[in-house]
Amino acid sequence: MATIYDVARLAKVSAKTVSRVLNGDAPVGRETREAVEAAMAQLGYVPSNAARMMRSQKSGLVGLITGAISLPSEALQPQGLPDLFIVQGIQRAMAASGMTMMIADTGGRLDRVPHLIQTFLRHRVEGLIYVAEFHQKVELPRVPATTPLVLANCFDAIGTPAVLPDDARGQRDLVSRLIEAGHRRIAYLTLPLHMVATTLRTAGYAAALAQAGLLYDPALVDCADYEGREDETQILWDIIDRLLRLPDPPTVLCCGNDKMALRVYGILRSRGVKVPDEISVAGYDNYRVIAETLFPPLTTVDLSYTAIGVRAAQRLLAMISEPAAAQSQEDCDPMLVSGPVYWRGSVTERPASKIANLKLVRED
Amino acid sequence: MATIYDVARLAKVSAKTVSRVLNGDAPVGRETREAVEAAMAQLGYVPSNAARMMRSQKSGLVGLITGAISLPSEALQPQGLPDLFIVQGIQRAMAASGMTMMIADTGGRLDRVPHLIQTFLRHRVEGLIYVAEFHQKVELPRVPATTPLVLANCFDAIGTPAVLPDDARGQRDLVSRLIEAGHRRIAYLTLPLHMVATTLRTAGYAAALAQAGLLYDPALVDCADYEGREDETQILWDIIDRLLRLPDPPTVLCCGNDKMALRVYGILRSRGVKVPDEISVAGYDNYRVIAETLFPPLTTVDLSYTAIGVRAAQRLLAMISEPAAAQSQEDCDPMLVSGPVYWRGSVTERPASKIANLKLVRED
DNA sequence: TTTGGCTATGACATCGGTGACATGACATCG
DNA sequence: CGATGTCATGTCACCGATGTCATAGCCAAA
Repeated sequence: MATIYDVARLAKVSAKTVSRVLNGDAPVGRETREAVEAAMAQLGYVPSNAARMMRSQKSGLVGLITGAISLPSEALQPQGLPDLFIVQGIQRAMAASGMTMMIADTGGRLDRVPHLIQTFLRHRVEGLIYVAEFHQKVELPRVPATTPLVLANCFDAIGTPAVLPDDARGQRDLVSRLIEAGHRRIAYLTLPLHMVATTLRTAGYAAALAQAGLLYDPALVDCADYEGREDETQILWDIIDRLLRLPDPPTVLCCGNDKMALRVYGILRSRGVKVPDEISVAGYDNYRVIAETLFPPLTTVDLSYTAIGVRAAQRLLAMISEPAAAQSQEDCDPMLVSGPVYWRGSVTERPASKIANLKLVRED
Repeated sequence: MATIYDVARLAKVSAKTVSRVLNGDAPVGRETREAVEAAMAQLGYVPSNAARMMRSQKSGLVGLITGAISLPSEALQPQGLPDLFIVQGIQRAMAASGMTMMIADTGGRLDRVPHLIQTFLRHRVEGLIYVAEFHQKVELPRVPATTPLVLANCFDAIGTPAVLPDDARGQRDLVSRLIEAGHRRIAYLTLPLHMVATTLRTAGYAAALAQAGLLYDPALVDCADYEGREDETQILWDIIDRLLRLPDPPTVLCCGNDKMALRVYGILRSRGVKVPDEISVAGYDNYRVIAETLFPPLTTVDLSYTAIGVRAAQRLLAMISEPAAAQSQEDCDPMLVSGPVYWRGSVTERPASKIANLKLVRED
C-alpha cells in the first residue's frame, strides 16, 4: 500500500506538504495541490489511520459489546432481537458523528467481557457501550476511568450512565388509554416474574388503575410466560380459560409483549372468541412485524429499541466530548426512553355501556 | 495511557524486553518477567494496536457494511431483520477467529458506500463484507484487489465471491414435502415479482411439481405482496377468496414468507376457515418469533440468515489467509446456503384420500 | 583452551503519519 | 528602505510498538 512518501516523491514535494493537502490545515499552492492530488489518485493512496493515531492520540473509534449475557436460559431464546435494534440505533448515531464502531459479541459468555474490553482498549476506543438484550441489572468489569462507558437496556449497582426503557410509564399509558376507551376489567398477562420489566410494568398497570380510581384485582393479573417450558401454550390457554370464566370477566387482555399477544390471538380464535368484538387484546413492544401484520392489527406500546440505541450513543458522545461534565446530576441517573401507545384495531373503543348492559343482563 | 517505555522504566529493563514478555517470542528470565508483569499491572498498561500495526502491517480488522441499500421502497420496510441476523452470524464467526469487526451502516444511501469503504481502508482492514437486507443484485464501487471482499445475501455482475440463500431449493423441498404429505393442489402466494427470491422460489415450486408429475396451474400462483400499499390485506383477502372459490381449490397455501402466513392466518380465521383442518398453510424463512408462536405452529423453510453470515465470514477468512487460492473454480461461484423444512402443525399430513372424497361428494 | 551454541538482554532503526520549527519569497507598512 | 507579516514549503523529531543485530555470560564439545 502506498505511503505518504510515495506520494511525495511522485509529486516532487515533501511528505509534509502531502499531509497538508490531506488535512487542509495550512495553505498549499494551487499547482502543488493539484500535483499532489494527481499523485494520490495515481497511486490509489489511502492514509493510514494507525500512523495518524499515533500522533494525534485520537482513534475515532467506539466499542460496542453485545450478546446474550443473562440467565442460563440464553440458549432457549436465541431470537435476539432487541439488542440488534439497539445496535442499529447506536450505529446510526455514531455514523452521524463520524465515529467508527467496533463491535464484539460475548456469544453468551459473561466471562469473555474483560477480554473484549481489553481488545477495544488496545485499539484505544474513545468510549464503550454495553448492550443487554433485555432490561436487566448487570455487573461489568471495571474499565479505566478515562474511557467513558454507557449501558444500554441495562444498569448496574455503581451508577454507570445508563439508558433504559421506561417500562412503568409505557404500561401506565397503555392501561390509562384502555380505561379512557371504556374498559374497566383489564387483565394483565405478565412476562416472567424475575424480569425487571415485569416489576416495572406491573407497577405501571397498578398506577393507571389507581389514577382512575379502579381497584387492583389480583385475579386479573397472572404470569403467563414460562420461557422454555414445553407447555407454554397450554399454560396460557388455562389462564385465559380461567379469566373468561370469572363472574366478572375482563374486557381486555393486556399481554406482556406482542409475541404473547400473537399466541393469545391463536388461542382466542381456536376457542371461537372474536377479537376485538368479544374481547380486546393489547401487546407491548410495537414489534411491527407482529403488531401491524396481525389481523386485526394490535394495539401496543412502542418500545423503540432503536431510540434507546440512539440515546445511548448520544450520551456516550457527550461524555467523550466533555469528560468533565460527566459528574453532573442528571448524568448519573439512568435516562428513560418511552414511546407512544399505538392504537389499532385489536381494542374496542367505548364499550363501557355495553359492558354495563351485559352485566345487567347477566345479573337478571 | 502508559506506554511500553513507562513499563520498561518501572521494571528497570529495556522496552524490548517488555515487548518480549508481551509476545513471548524470545526467552526472558523468570525474575525479569515477574518484574515486568508487576510493572504492567501497576500501570494498567494496555499495548497500543496502532503502534503494533505500524510494524506488523496486520490490523486484525475486518469491515462490514450493511444497511437498506435497495429500492426506493426502503423507507417502507424499516424492519430490517435479515441483515441484522446476518451481521450476528458474521460477528460470531469473526470473533471465533480473533478478528475484530468494524461495522458501518449506509443508512439507505448507496452513495455513502465509497466513503465507508474508504474509512475501512484507512484502518487497513484485512477484508470487507457487504450485507444486503434481501437477496438482490448490487453494484459496489471497486475495492483494491489486495483487500478481499465477500457479498452476503447479494451478488454482482463481476463475480465477486458471494454467499446466497438457495431459494429455489428451499421452495422445492417444501413443496416436495407437501406433495409427499398428500397435497396435490398447492397454491403459491408470492412475494413481489421484482425480487430475485420470487423468481427462484417460483422456479423451485414448479420444479417440485414437475418432479412429482403434477401440472403447474397458473390459477394457483399469484403475487400477494405489494409492499407498502395500504390495501395490502385487502389484496390478500381477495386472492384467498378467489382461490377458495376455484372449482378445484387448493388444499394448502404456500406463502411468500412467514409474515404473509401470519396475515393469512388472520384472514382465514376471520372467514371461519380452520387451519389446518380445512386448509393448510406454509411459510418461508422459519422466522421463529412468528413460526413457533403462531397457533397452530407454522410449517416453513428455514432460511438461516445467521448461517449465511457465518459462511460469508468463513469465506472471507479463507481469502485472507490464502490470497492465492481466491481464483479457484468453486471460489468464483456463489455459495448457496439452504436450510431444512420445518414441519409443524399448520399442514395436514396425508389428506389425499380426504380430498378425493370431498371432490367426489362435490361432483355428485 | 578454544570454539560453538544457547540464553538473556539491550541499542537502534523503522513503520506512516503529524506537530514544532525553520526558511525563502513576496507584499505591506511606517 | 528596512521591519514585519503572510504564504508556501521543507526539515526533523516523535508517537509506541517490533524486527534486526549486537553483546555478554555460561556451558559443553572439540
